[in-house]
Amino acid sequence: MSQHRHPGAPDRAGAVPALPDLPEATVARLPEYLRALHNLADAGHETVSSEGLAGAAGVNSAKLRKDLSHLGSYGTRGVGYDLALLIDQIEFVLGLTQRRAVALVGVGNLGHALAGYDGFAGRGFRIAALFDADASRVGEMINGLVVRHVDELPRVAAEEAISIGVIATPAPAAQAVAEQLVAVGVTSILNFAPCVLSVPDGVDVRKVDLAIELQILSFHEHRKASLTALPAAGGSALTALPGGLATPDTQEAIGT
Amino acid sequence: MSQHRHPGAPDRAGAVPALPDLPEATVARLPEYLRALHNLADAGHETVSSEGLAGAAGVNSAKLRKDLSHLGSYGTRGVGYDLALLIDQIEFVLGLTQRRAVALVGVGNLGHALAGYDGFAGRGFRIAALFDADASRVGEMINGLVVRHVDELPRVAAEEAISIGVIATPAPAAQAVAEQLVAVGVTSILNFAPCVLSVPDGVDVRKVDLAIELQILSFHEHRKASLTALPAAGGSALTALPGGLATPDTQEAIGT
DNA sequence: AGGCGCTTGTGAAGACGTGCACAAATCGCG
DNA sequence: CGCGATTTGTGCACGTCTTCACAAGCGCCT
Repeated sequence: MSQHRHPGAPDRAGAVPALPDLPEATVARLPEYLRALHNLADAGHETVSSEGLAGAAGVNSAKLRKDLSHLGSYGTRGVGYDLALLIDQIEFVLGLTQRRAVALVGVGNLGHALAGYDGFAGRGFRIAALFDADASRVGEMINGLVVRHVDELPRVAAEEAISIGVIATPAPAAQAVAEQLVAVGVTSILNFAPCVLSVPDGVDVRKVDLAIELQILSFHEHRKASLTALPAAGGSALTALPGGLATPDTQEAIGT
Repeated sequence: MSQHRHPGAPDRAGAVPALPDLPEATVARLPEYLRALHNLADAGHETVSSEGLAGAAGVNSAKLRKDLSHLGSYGTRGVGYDLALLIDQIEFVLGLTQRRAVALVGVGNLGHALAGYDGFAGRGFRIAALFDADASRVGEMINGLVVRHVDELPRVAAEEAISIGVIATPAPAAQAVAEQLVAVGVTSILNFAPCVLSVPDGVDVRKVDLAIELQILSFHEHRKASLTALPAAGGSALTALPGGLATPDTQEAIGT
């Protein structure tokens, strides 16, 4: 991996192979902080307070401070956090000091869009190879990359040092693809297929299912509707929204 | 086939049985259970045990039972859960007894793929309208739907009884679109733009950010790499492939 | 130099989610 | 008709996450 020293960073670059195992909830928020930090830096700021950054990232400021404290980050009391330093810190912890190579399997409807999405480059990733099992799609060019047959995965994976696999196939094909990815040494998989993947220990799988997201929203819609539709018939006055029960706090709504 | 009673299944048209406010974590899992149930039903099963369903959904069986108990579901001890009944129950709780109309704003790279994805229909949703701010895209037909200009949102939203809004615009446009959606009465938003949305209380926002998912995986990659570089004794993680497939423990097989 | 206002970092408490282990309930069978 | 096998539903203990509240630290102003 890269040996980049962080310019203004305190000398912790010398002996830090052992990353502190951050709470999973914290890890999930770090990317959001990172994006907010980049926005602020682009806007010309040099420092941020926890309050300001929390606002930009849509979280509580106490939570943000605790998250940052977990990775031993230095802010200055009375002043705030140094943007450049904090960006370096988070990018290092997230392993973004190297640009990771991503293999995308399944160039159908969604896969096509992912392959064409150019937002990955600025966030630390490079789509290095495209695969599909459908021979009629092999050879097609998308965004400067040629679609290869999935059988070529072993060879290409070795050449490109694939770090992360993305599965965008139909559900029935996903498990087999996952096994092929694992077989060539991939230990992190992002799965867009609506199914559960079985993988060996040590392999991380994250799942994104669009229909599930909609169904969760549907639940809240249903619940909101059933609340407002409650008639006062029975005489029991349950109807009053108790204490601004309004936001079930799915993702942070607006500033608390 | 069998004449099992369906207690409570049919007669819920008028009397809303006071939706219990389920734990958010449970709500997030119900759609996964639902999908697993449909798979099992298609495979010809009539009943499932909590163990079987948990396996198909990739969760712990105790967790599954507790989740189902929260929505007052009836299983039969010694037998299991009746598939048809449980499907009805979950679909009702999730508000899927009506097909919800979804408005998609932003027909770019990703939006195009979402509009063309036909997996929504089978999961309780209908993409009812497409919008874009770019005049050059207005009028285009996608999957039988015409792309309208976003200014038409008020009129179309009223006609189609839009229930959920999906934002697939570039980040700078997302906040404005969210406000337009809220203005026409949408209270549930699925946001694919990489930014934080500010919305009034009572509006639910869920966010899907592909780069964030990759960055979370990158962290784990980074951590795994730094671990293998250590003389740590706990080598059980990567080395062994114990008889093929291991535990399909939800998502992260590692951080447990 | 000293004091004052501002901000971080963190201990402690509470809320929430998870998993174990077992009693209660049901079916099938002899 | 009762018994054992099986499976649900749940009380309880434990770990994780969140939030509050405040002492410690820092810079600025007088």
